[in-house]
Amino acid sequence: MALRHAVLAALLEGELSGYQLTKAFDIGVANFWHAQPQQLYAELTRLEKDGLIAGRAVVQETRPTKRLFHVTDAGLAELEEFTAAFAKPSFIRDDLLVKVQAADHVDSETLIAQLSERAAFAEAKIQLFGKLLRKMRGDLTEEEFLRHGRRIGPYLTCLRGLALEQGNRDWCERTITVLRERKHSRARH
Amino acid sequence: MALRHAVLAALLEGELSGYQLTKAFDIGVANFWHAQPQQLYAELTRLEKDGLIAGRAVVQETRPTKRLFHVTDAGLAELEEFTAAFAKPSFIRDDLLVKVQAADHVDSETLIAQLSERAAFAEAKIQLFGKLLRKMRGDLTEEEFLRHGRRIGPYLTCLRGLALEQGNRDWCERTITVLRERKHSRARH
DNA sequence: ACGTACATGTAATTGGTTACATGATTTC
DNA sequence: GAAATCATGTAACCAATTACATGTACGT
Repeated sequence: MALRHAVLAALLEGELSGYQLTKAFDIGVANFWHAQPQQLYAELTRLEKDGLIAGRAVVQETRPTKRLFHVTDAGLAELEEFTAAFAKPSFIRDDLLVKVQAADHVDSETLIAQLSERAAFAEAKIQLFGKLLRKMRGDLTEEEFLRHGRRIGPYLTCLRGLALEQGNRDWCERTITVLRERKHSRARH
Repeated sequence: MALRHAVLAALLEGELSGYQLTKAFDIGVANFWHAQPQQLYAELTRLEKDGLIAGRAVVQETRPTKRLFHVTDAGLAELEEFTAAFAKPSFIRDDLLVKVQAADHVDSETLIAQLSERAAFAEAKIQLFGKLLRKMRGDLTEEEFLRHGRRIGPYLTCLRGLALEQGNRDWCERTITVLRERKHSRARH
């Protein structure tokens, strides 16, 4: 049961359909959890069966009927319990880092191409998170918002996501520089 | 096949037994990939069967006989291929971030306790990575080492691990401060 | 006519975790 | 005498990915 609480936390911000959830897990939420649509639909079914969320059907004119889900009191209690429980150490699984670990044994140019791609992806996420943060805090400064804003949970996790991607970008750029310099100095000898 | 390449990359640094691998995946390597002993032993068996690694038995006097594994040419080719292939976007799954996402709906003190624990854990990892880096570069400065050192792959991934944990620690501390201040300002009204 | 967005799933397979199992040696 | 380290697995279960499936509507 791992995805379970991530879905509950995401639904706290307001009612969402399964489809909307998949979008949320693709961008904002995805900075701390990732899941595919199939998994999300399955999890929603289970959560509803267990009474932790409840759904209501919304008939639309031009679009297919959707079901909007919200967290029940039982769901909130479950989250409270989860928060108090031991947190597994977070883990990362990153293909790119595996590739860099093998840097001394594989082709540099291939590696540089992968690093550039990741740096560009990180930059895009930085822009996106910046926009999301500005939208959440409105006219307030970050300090003001964090002191007096009503819902700061999503803001705080978004801040972590932003810093993470900045770290990714900076490290990718540094690594590219290092690999390039080594290539050139080897070429001279 | 995901763990597969992480194991290959780890074995590039020299022969390791299954047991030694589990240790490596607990500390250094764990900053980009995590796996349990059972999984590693299973993966080693599969890798050997596929000819990507080869093992040799080392009989010891006081300890049980162990098997040391090294990457074969086929294994190197596999890694080269992997490096050129599309890298899945890295993902994080972090209980703590789920908890903070729900910050506006759960008890602050519980959350602060979890954040403190994580900050301490991050600090320990920062110290560990610092030591590992100093050990790898020896007498050289970082710049010198990255320019002329023989094997820089593990150093580069360790740098990413270090920055990641620094980011974790800083974010945890910031978040604790924010939660504390909100609690106090609410108490005054 | 074609691609994208909306909306929701099932089925098969692979990957990962938890629990269990064994047994010697070294360190406190 | 107890705990940690060395050394390696099996079995059962749960989670996640990949592939497949269906149908409407809107924009270009």
